[in-house]
Amino acid sequence: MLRHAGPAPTPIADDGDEFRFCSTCAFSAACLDSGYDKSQLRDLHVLVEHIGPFTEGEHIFREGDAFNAIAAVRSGTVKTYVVDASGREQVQGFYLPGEMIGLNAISQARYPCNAVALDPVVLCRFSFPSMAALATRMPGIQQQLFRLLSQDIGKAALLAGNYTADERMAAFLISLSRRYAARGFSPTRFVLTMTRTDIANYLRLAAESVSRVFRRFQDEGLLRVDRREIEILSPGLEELARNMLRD
Amino acid sequence: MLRHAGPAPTPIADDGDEFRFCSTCAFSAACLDSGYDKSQLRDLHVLVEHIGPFTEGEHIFREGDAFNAIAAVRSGTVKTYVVDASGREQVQGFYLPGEMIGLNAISQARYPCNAVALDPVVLCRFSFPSMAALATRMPGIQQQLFRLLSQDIGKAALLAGNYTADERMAAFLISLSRRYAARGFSPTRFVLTMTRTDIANYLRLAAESVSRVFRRFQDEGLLRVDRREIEILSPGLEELARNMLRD
DNA sequence: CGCTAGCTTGAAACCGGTCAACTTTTGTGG
DNA sequence: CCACAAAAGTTGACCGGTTTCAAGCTAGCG
Repeated sequence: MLRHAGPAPTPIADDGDEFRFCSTCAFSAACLDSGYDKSQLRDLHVLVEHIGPFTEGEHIFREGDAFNAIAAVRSGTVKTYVVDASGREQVQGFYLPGEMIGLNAISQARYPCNAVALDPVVLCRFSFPSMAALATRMPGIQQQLFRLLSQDIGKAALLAGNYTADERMAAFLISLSRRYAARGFSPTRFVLTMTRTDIANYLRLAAESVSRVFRRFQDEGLLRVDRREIEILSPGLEELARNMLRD
Repeated sequence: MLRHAGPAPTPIADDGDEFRFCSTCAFSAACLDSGYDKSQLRDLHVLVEHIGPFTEGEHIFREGDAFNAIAAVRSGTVKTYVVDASGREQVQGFYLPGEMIGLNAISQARYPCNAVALDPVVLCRFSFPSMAALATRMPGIQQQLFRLLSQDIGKAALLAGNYTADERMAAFLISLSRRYAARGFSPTRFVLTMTRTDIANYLRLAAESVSRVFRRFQDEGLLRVDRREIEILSPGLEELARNMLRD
């Protein structure tokens, strides 16, 4: 249930005249753009809580925990997963800074999966009941929530599709590239924060297959892989990913 | 964009004292249960529109159409799908009476997939902008929308998992069984409204594999299959499905 | 160091896909 | 209502992409 971890929540800066939201908070833009007055911004502000850092391997919530909050990743990477009846881990997603976790918990009021930090993670926690209440007064927030939820349906559906190992791997890398780029990082060079096994469980492959696909991509000049470091070398990779990402 | 089809929309009965919602409309319960006054119910009422019937094979919306409404299936079955770059159909879901289509279109304001009737289909259409506006005044509706959206994330994630052909088929049948049961139909006997090919494209199998799995299930005494008619014979099927559905 | 988790590589097995032929059902027009 | 055509479904033989199993490698860390 979005346990507190590490130091006590950092108080959010409030210099009296200006509200400052963390730059990675997905709601910031929506709120600041919508021309709300200061008291409404304050309402939003007070229900945001910065929590963490969580250390690598530390769980943010576990399957079955009571749902009370969604959270935006502020820094680090979060992996969500379930463990199926035969003990195999199914990775449901990786969440980078700016992305929202916990949205799939609303319907059951329990988190339906586990969330774990892959590296030091700081979150913006939003009490969901408060957020929902506020959303009735600030339509922009409601809209933004609807959008985020709807988006996640689409993301999950992508992964459900029927694609080859190469296509899924390409789509995975291109997706990371775009998401990093959107945050101002290089779209061609980045570091994987997850293990090969994590990637495999996400892409429905064996870890060995992940290894082999990396090697093949490298041999074909699409990619440079050095341990966890990735460099995308050729637009051929986007071409491969296109089938899945549809553009 | 949720085209009108067939006869003009049936006017919704309004006998002056009592508002009657279609029994399959997913919002009915939420609204009627929440103790709103009559004028609010009227507000909800006027933005619901019964459309159809759509005939078998007729499209309800197409990928790229401007999004303006979500809809609850009132009768019939709707299939949603996309066509990937290599021309193969990827079935994203089957929607039975009481289930909601179009939720994944909110984020982009365009339908990201096609929706087609598999048999005669009647829908309850909800103008989404109106619904969202109303949701700010009726928190129960907002809640219900959040729940529906969140639920769909989970459903999509299920299908993305790594399971065998047998597990996916079993989960598919058990899911249908439960959904029919929830609507008051027999959980053990029902008729498939989709072709083997549709099932295959949904479960990421070849149509031939669907045939073979049906035969094997039948030989193992789990199932009776006659053409499109299904009879679930053994709890062994649920057992198989458990891995995926997490019961 | 030397242990361990993560990763790579090769060989063999297998699940499900593809191809091809055929049967059954459905739909249509004479 | 029958005849025929087209669509849907089934079955068998073969193929191939991935997995599995086994062995060894590498880097990080006590």
